[in-house]
Amino acid sequence: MRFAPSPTGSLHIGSARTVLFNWLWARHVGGELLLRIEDTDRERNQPELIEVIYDSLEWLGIDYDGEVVLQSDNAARHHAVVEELLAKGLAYRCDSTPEEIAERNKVAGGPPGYDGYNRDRDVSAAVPHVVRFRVPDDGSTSWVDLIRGEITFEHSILEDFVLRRRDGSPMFIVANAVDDIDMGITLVIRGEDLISVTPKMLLVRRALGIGEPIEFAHLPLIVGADRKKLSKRNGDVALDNYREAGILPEAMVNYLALLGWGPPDGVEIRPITEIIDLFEISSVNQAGAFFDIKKLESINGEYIRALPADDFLTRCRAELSTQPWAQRVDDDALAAIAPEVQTRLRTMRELPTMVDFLFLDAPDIDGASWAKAISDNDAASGLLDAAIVAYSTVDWSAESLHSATLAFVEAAGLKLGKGQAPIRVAVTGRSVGPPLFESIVVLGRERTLARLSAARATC
RNA sequence: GCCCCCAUCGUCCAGCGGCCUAGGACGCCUCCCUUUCAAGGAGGUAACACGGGUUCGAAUCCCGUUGGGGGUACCA
Repeated sequence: MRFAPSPTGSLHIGSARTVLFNWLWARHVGGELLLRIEDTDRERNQPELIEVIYDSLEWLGIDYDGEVVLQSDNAARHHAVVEELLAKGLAYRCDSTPEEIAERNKVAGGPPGYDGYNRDRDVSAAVPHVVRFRVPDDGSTSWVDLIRGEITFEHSILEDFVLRRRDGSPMFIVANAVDDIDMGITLVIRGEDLISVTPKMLLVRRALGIGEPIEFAHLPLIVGADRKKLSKRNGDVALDNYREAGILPEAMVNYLALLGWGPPDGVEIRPITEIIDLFEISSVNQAGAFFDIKKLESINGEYIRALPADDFLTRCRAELSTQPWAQRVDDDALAAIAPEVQTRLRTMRELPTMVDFLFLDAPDIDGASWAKAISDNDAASGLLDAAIVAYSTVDWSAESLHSATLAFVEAAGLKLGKGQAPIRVAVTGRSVGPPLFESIVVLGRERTLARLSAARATC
């Protein structure tokens, strides 16, 4: 098997799913998965983008076998193959420009596409030309797709496609087909959008006399909200976006495995080793799958909660390291609050706003929360005063703070849920966050009192 | 237009002729727990696109219709 991305930017979610399925199946059957970088489109390719591919695969935890193949290294082979086809009379030169072809079709009232005009005109090699493959007039090409069953294309509807451009560079079909042959690929697992080029590749293989078996499995497409192929127009398609958004690689891989496939026992969240074990290429779905971020985040939350404490802490440090106040992160304080935060995250990106109050001089105030709990709350001043008094002497533990707070809140005729609101906002700046008393314990008496007084002064 | 692919809850996946008054997960709603928010627990909402066959029996097989998608490049 092989994964053959072209380095045109950050790895696409669809590509990530494609490698994953190749990898799962390769590991399941004990096959080999090769990596080939299709870097022949010089205009759009940049060397540093190849690094992005390696980096993404590493992040996902997907490995490959053997040396990486750079398609550009095989240019001579691609050219030789085109010449061979030409020499065998299985391809021919064509000097018609796309405009001329369109014009002829218009005049003749025929269907769009190449009309075979130069098939037997023996165009001179001295003239600017492309090389086209001579598709057989009769018959058809078909294959048994591992996911879809038999698929057949009549030759009569296949036009004589271009093998080599006017500028002399070989087309994708040639490079791709030839490299697959040379690399000994026996199974191609790729997106459904490539179904229509498959008969052409099969035709080229046959023309070259390659009788070796090759199988295909065309994966359903991953679609966006509009039910169309996931593209830049309909959502975040770059794997990197999710990485930056605080999605754990294990969660991403687990979720991706569920797009177009499901384990027979219905257990969705499980170790990758089990997924490899259970994965079956022939049971992959045939219909497009919607990329559901909600479910991705839900799975991500499960993965975060399942993290061992020290592992979670390590990821927290990494997440906070990109904050402007990263220097002020106190490791002990972070470690103390971490257990309270772990069950509250769906993505690691939600972490900073949950713990920033511990590391900033003054809390980052959320205006709406402040207004509701303090400015517009008649009970706020009394509660803050009571808290200042109580917290000045109370034993500094969550339990003591809890009972002390409960006492003055109930004295004010309120429930704890409502009474703690002004205190929470005064101390953390927000109305939601980790449990209040545990947070205060970590913050410390001095800073807590200072923030309560500051808030009281505004009432 | 032509070619190819597809069609079960809003979404993802089960279902492979009787076990289906269609199951699980995410989402959504209700309740419980509760120190906000989560987490956790208990419920609920919600689908076999349609029409013909085949069969004793169809979500499952066949045909058609409709709908969706992909492709139709001297892109990959």
